[in-house]
Amino acid sequence: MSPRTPKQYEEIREEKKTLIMDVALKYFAKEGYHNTTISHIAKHARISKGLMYNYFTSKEELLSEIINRSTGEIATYFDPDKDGYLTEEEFVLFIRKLFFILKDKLSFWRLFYQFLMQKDVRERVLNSHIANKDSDQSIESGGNSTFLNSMIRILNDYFARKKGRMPAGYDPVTDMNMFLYTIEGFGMTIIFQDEIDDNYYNKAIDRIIELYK
Amino acid sequence: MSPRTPKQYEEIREEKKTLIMDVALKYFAKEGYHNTTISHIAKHARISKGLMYNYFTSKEELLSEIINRSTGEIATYFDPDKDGYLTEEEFVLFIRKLFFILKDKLSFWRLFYQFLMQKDVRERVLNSHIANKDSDQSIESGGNSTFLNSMIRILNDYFARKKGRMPAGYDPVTDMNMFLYTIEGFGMTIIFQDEIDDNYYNKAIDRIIELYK
Amino acid sequence: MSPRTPKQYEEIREEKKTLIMDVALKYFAKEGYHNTTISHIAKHARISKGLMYNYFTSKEELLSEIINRSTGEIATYFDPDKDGYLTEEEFVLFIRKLFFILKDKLSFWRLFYQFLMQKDVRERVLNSHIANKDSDQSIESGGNSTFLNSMIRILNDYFARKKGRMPAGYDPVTDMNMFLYTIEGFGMTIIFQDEIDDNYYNKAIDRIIELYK
Amino acid sequence: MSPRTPKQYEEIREEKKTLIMDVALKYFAKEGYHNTTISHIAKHARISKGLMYNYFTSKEELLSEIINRSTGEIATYFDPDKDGYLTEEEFVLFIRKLFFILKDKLSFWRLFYQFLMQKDVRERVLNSHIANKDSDQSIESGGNSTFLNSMIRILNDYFARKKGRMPAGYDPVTDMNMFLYTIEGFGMTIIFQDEIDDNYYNKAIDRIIELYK
DNA sequence: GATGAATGAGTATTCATTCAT
DNA sequence: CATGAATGAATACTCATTCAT
Repeated sequence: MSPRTPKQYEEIREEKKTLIMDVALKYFAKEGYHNTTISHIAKHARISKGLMYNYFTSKEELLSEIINRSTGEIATYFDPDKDGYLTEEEFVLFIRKLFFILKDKLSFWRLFYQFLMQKDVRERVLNSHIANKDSDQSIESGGNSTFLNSMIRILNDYFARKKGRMPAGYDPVTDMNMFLYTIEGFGMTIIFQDEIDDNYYNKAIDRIIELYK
Repeated sequence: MSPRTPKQYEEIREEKKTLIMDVALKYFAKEGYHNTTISHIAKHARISKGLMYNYFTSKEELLSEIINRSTGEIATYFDPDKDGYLTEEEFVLFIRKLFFILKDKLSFWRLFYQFLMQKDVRERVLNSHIANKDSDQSIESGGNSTFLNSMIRILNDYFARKKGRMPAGYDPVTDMNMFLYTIEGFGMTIIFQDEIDDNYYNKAIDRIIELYK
Repeated sequence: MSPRTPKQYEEIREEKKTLIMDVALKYFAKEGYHNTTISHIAKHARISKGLMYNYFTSKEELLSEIINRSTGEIATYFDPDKDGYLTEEEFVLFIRKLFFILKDKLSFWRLFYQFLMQKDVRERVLNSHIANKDSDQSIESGGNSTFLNSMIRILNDYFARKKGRMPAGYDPVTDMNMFLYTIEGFGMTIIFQDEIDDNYYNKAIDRIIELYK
Repeated sequence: MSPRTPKQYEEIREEKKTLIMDVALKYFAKEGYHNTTISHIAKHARISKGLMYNYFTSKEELLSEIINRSTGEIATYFDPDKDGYLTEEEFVLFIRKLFFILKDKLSFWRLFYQFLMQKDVRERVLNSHIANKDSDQSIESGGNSTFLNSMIRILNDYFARKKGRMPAGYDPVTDMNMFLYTIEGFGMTIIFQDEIDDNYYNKAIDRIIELYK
């Protein structure tokens, strides 16, 4: 009889928001953003259309929050507020983690690729999470250091150091690019698949590590 | 002044169709399929909306024909109805051609990626051009041999033969996969770019050739 | 600490109601009735939406009560349940009071004008406060005597009596109409203003008195 | 069989636009802007909702164009690009014209009063038609001379000149204000009426002329 | 009494598609 | 062949109102 406490309300809100975002992401990824109506989302989240707008001001904000949440989670996975120094062991871990995230966030990646070619969306996504809180480095690197940028920087360092144990004529930049292309292509292949065969992809990962560590 | 022959009419028709498809592809790629209205296409093709429907029965058919045309052109580039045997020299040519097509068909690829994650679209695209008209082989390979399938088969053969000149333990399947990932990732990187630096990408191609020929 | 008496509850209730109506009137006048949401009112009155409905059964009733309150207050100002006889001195007072009320009830008048042209609202407002409780007179005047009607009657009497001290050919009805037009136009001008210059408007009032007393 | 000429299309457009605006104005005035739905307008104009948007980009633009049209027509009535000098005879004509316009544009005025209290709308309306094309005067008067401003200026001149034939102590500014209040109040009274009795209002006009010419 | 989550009917707006001319 | 006015189904979004707690 007594009214709910603010905390209880907060919990309800958080749960409902999560529910809506989960359902929306699922259908955005499967059917496409434009083909997924608010009605459809509401129905499958078992709420009314109106409630959607109690939590998100528009369909676009819903998309935006989904993307923010996912990129945030991904950034957290790598938790890059450490030293930014990658040992060989960590490099291996990094790659395995990368593919774990690919599998774990399949829907997000599929959603992401829908908009990949639209510059504004791309920029919004790529700049949404600043990975390195060290402000000095941020300034050094141009001021708008992003999650991706920080990853690139760490890899850059890694391949530069790799030069020491490679034969003369080794070009770290080109090597890194080949590495990036490979994981990108591999990533796409996974996302693109309807069903993922773990054995198959572990074999590929081993080879990538072998080639680029 | 004299009345046009049926053939001339046909030519005019073909030209108009091409014009519409060109304009549509441009905007589909730039703004997204759903964000591009028929009105917009008609206006920029300097025709009326009604006429559009004289050439294409629906927006979706327009999309479909654009995709068919592009995949057809791409298939033609490789014209795989020859022997299906790839020499080292041809392999190099193949890669260079691949990247030429990437650049040449940027809009198409961007359009392609918008729908890549939607299974039905994906299948429609991937199966749209049967590359190898040899029905025996089609049957052998499962019945719905496609352009892509035929490319894969040719590459498969290539990497299988490569085994001969490689050290023991060489795994042609994994090597081919690495190759495919690399060009896929590289392709994406190019498509993704707003401006393409030829020098930069030629260097990458050289390295890919070096790695996988 | 001790439990509140029913009377205290009633007072609290009355205060809350007044608060809500004040806030609502403010925004109805400023933003327009339709542009002011219940949520907005509730937020600015620092109560919940639900509580609003504890005091008012609907948004329209809220409007209605605001209008009733204001017209009631205005009627009270003139308290016409006395003799209905206007001396010259009282006429002057009447006009000054009129303009005091204009200034004092700016928000109400602005709200009033939003609906002025809608017949049903107009009638509801104009008939909302019966000024003269003398039922005999009510019957005499046609049965639905209102605040405005009673004012008109009093003025009518005044101008009729004025005929005595005016030259031949004086038409009291036309004179009263001119008077009413003038104060109506002046009223509108004031309401319409964002900031009211007292000096300016006092000069105008003096002239109106001079012209019509 | 042959397609319509551009001119024919233009005519159709113009007619339909006018039709829609007429119907919309009627209901905006009668029921209120917010209470009048696009569906309602479309139904009574016997067109589809969609067509509305072929002519007007939004409900608000429809409102805007209606107001522009009406203020334009009103400005035309007074055609103030003449000398701006008002003789006594012209003053009489001016007033009679004013009331003709009141009657002729009843719906517009009712619409106008709905929004009168909203500053932004007010300014949009009042500044929408520049009456005096003499750029010198425009600059003199502050640069954004409007229809209303130009009317005020002309009246100002008139009352200033009137001083010559009035007794000492005559205050032209106050006199003009009284005049303006009177016509404003009279205007409102007319607009406010459901049915207008010509005799009644002609008598009032005669008196206004008598008082202020 | 008090809260704000939840509802759903209603509304503006969009856009592929049709069709009279 | 060509035009663009016209349609209407679909869709995002709003907001007064209800109700469990």
